[in-house]
Amino acid sequence: MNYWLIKSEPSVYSYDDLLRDKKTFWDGVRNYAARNYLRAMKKGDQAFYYHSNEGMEIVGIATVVKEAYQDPTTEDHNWVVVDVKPVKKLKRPVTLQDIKNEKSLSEMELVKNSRLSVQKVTPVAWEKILKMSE
DNA sequence: GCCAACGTTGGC
DNA sequence: GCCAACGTTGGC
Repeated sequence: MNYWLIKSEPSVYSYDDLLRDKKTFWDGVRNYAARNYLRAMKKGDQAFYYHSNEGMEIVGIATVVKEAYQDPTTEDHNWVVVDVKPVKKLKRPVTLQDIKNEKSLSEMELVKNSRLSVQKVTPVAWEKILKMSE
């Protein structure tokens, strides 16, 4: 199983929106690196749900329920989406600042390449952030 | 709202 | 195939 981090601006689609909808397809990825990650996602993989711009924090966990398929919002075959559903909201959101303050997480793509909208998270970082959310 | 960082595009 | 110009993202 792999771990990921997916970003969304809460004003566009927040974690609460996902909780309300129960499931969504993750669209809007128009970056090749992020696209490749989407394609690598397997059913059952888990992903941190990160709010960019507003909040700037990981607020919840989502899981992949359907692997990459053609993005229904475009004819362009370069782009794919995955279906995700919520797992649970974190007890305490983990902010970007928290992550930056944590030395062992300084290698995260979230810190190093803040613009990438889909990122891979190592199992070690995953556990660490879970702990920080308690 | 600004601007740094990054990715993409297109002229050569 | 290089690289300058441009557009977009996202932290501050």
